[in-house]
Amino acid sequence: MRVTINDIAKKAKVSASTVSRVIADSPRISAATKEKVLKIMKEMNYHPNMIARSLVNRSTRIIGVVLPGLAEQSFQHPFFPELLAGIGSSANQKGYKILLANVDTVDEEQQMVKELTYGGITEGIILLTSRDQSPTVEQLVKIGFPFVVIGRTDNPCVNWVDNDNFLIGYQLAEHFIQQGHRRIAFLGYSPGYMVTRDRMHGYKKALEDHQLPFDQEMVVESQFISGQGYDLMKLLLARKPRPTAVIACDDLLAFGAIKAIQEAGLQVPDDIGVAGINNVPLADYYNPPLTSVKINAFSLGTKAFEMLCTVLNSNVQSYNRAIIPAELVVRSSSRREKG
Amino acid sequence: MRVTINDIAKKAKVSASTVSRVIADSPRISAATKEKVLKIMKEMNYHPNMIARSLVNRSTRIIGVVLPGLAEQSFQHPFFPELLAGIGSSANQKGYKILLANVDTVDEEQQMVKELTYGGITEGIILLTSRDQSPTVEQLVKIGFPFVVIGRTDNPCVNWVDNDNFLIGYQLAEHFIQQGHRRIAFLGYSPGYMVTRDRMHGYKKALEDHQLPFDQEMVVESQFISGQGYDLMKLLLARKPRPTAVIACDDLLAFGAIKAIQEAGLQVPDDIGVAGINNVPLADYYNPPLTSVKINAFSLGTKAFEMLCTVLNSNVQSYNRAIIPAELVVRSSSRREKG
DNA sequence: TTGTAGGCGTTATCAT
DNA sequence: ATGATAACGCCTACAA
Repeated sequence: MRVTINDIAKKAKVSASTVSRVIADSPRISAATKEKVLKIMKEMNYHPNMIARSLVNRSTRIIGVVLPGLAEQSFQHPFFPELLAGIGSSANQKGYKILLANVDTVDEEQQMVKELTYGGITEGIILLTSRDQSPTVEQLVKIGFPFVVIGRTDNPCVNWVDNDNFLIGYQLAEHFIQQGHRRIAFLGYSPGYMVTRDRMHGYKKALEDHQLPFDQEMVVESQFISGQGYDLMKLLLARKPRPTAVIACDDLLAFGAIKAIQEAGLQVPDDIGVAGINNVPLADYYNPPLTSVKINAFSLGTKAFEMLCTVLNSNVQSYNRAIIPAELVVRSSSRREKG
Repeated sequence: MRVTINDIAKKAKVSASTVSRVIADSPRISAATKEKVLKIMKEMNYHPNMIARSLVNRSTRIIGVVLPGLAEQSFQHPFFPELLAGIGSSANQKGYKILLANVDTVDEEQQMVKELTYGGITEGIILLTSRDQSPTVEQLVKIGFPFVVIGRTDNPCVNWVDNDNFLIGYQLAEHFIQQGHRRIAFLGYSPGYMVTRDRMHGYKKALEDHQLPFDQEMVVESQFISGQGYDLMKLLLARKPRPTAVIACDDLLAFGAIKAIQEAGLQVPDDIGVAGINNVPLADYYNPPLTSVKINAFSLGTKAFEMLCTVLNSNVQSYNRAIIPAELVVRSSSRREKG
């Protein structure tokens, strides 16, 4: 049986409340007894029971992190661990623990969130999502549970942190335009996902701003899967005229695309320039090195946690947004020797 | 204020214990009251408080998962999320939740484990580690806290699940030997880590079994970082005679190595064959596609959780091991047209 | 079948 | 400065 506060009290010949005060390092206690109690606590290897403490304090110092699973997106993406590290690191600092829930389906997600919100073990939730319609978000909003979204949704009544995906798309397109490209494809548009749509819109706007025609044929849909980049690039190569540059919504897609291009006997970037997004570690070592956009997943996580803290400690209702700056990293895959 | 069991009891004009019995679906209760209470619970949107329940039950149904952070290894590795998904999936099924702790240093790890074990909020721990000496493991063993290690350590008194890394190294070496290679390098040996050492020993044994000389010059140390693969391969290329095949301890290293080889004007696999380990998604789409070893991280996670469950539900002390089979995936990077 | 009482381990309030 | 007492929300003998 675990040693409790009462065991300590008995041994020290004081009351439980005194021991409690020692634990809380209350000033309303004599140095002598404090020392005595501390000594006994050490002797008996006493540690407070967090559960009991939580019960009376109504505070668990635990937040839930809900991630879409392997099924939903490529959970294998390096993006996720970095995010988790960011959340964890700042949570650690503030003495919070993280309850991780990877869910595979929307149903599972809703069920999980129900448990997390009603169970009383979780004080707030960080939800990773980028879908337009998220029943989970609606539910959270409805019951007024503290949460912040990493990514974005339709619902305006949420706190979220995200990159400026519109800008990311815009900058990539502009990057290619400035190199003289006039026919730029967009690979990985995924209707139903804000991320990809925002990026696509940014790309489109850049074309407009530079008086370039927007061609629906140059936009192809897919998920964040490398294999799809390969297959879909083949489709793009069949278009006439074919694109001279490709923006892929993810580096893995870009890698696949490059492979397809090279297999077709074409050169990157000379025949077709390629850029990805997310700046995975390998981007730098691919052949050719891949132009990409660093999204700073760690910061996204950190900021999300901070925002959640703000929500938890404030009683005024407000909707907060934070944009984590992304950074274009130009490498050989998009650099023409001479326009 | 949250609605409690007493609120329900009052509304239903029964005692709290009756409500409790309804929650527990006890047979010792009349169908009539049961229905009545259930209805009121729904009306008032009642959900049991897990914290209170945990306090009396002495069971939180929460397990801790401790991961080395960004600093320690490449936490960006796709390996980790898959592992987490495996743990989470099986934990979900059994109604367990996961407390995730990513720690950056050994000190942090010890501190975290102390909190998890003494705080009473966590019933068991899954620890990811592969170091020879882990003070954390020693601590866990000493206090007899239920835990299982994914990976391996010196300490024999632990439950662990892992791949057979010796075999992995052996098979890769043998694969190259069978293709006629006689000078095979091993890239990514990392003293202090069981994983890499076991793999290296397997590789060495394969050489012996086939009467090939073991040359210390052919073994180079490093971490799981792509950049190192590039740099270290350059070193290997300078050796005389240079290797005709390279086993890299990780796919990222292998990618870096391939880049270095190609930059040197040599061909993979014709001049130098390359193989990695871990079978990251990109392996299939690299140029050339990379021979690798599928380690089944998901299964590692699943099995680890199952083992922890066994430990939790058994009072006989025992040390359990589980080997998750790995699978050699041969692709072009190691396949010679004709030996 | 249902209710009463006591306890899980801690903190907070009020005395002393 | 310290102690007694009552919560926190739930479960479980034991009684009725």
